[in-house]
Amino acid sequence: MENARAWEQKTTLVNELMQGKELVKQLQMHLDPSSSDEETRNMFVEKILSSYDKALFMLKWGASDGEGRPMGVPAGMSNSPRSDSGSPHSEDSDRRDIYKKRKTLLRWTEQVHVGSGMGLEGPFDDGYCWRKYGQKDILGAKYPRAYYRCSHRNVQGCLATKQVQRSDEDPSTFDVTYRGRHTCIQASHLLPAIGSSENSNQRPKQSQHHHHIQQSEQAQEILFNFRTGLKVRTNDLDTEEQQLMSSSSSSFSFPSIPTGCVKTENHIFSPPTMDHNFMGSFSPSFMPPITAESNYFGGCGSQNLMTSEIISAATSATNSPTMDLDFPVEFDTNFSFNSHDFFPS
DNA sequence: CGCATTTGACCATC
DNA sequence: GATGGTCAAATGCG
Repeated sequence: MENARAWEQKTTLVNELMQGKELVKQLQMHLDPSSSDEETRNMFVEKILSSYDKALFMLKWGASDGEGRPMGVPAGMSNSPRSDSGSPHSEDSDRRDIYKKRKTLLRWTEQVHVGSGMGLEGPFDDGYCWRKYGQKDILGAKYPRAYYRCSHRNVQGCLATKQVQRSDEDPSTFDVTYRGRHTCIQASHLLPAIGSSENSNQRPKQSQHHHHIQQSEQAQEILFNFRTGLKVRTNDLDTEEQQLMSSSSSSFSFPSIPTGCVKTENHIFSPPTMDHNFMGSFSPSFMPPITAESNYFGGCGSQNLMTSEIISAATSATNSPTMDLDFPVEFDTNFSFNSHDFFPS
């Protein structure tokens, strides 16, 4: 396992560096003031920095565990603390345990700006299957806060949750607070990334989808919006990860990557592909910026679909250099992906 | 019918 | 006591 881990880190490192290199190239292409706006350039700079930060971080910290969260089912997670009528004691302590755990879970916020024109109710999705479990009016906030947790929580004990709150001033901006790390396996992530329109059969049965937009259309729209308007910013980090990430104030990707996990329905196992404690949480690269109203309501397979479509679009016809670079972190870390697929140079 | 969302209530923390 | 976060029954949708 150790060897595998080391190998994995190496691979990731290489990927990161390659990505950085690619980003520089992209940036170079965008240096012409007339060809792109400053924002784009800045974004590239940030991403480059992130990439190198990440690489440096890896070198520095090696296999250190960023968070130490177990990848299995945490204690006290197996049952609903309330529903299970065990002894009052255990119930009480279980619940408390959860709260305590929640408190110590890593947490970070991303500000997701959805470009105008999307006219959406909800923001992006990030490649995970979220299930809404609550909504609450927050004092002083115009819009309610929605609470999501990983759909695989029951099956795999994944503790990841997120809160989505629309910004008061700018309704097109969402504050998304992630908590915990995905310890689950998102099967759809492992599906071939270059998808065409096979989508419907690759969805986990469990997810209900409310997107009524044609998939291709959706992908295009997303692609478009991402290009034009989407911004994802990491605002803050909590817990130890904040320190670890401190060197990288730039954007960083959604950390809870289901890396190294392969799902086979009820089996959880962590192949040596990735120490997700390590990689899973720190991916200071740009996050997979899927943004779609449709996913707000718990799209699950859809975002993967979109991701793949976007990627395929980006890598084939549109040749938007930006696009493919915005995703690979997800993929490269996932299956020690061969950068040549993405960066054939 | 099964699943996800909604929503009111409960609980912990501040 | 106020507030935020979570639970779970009720509801709705495909």
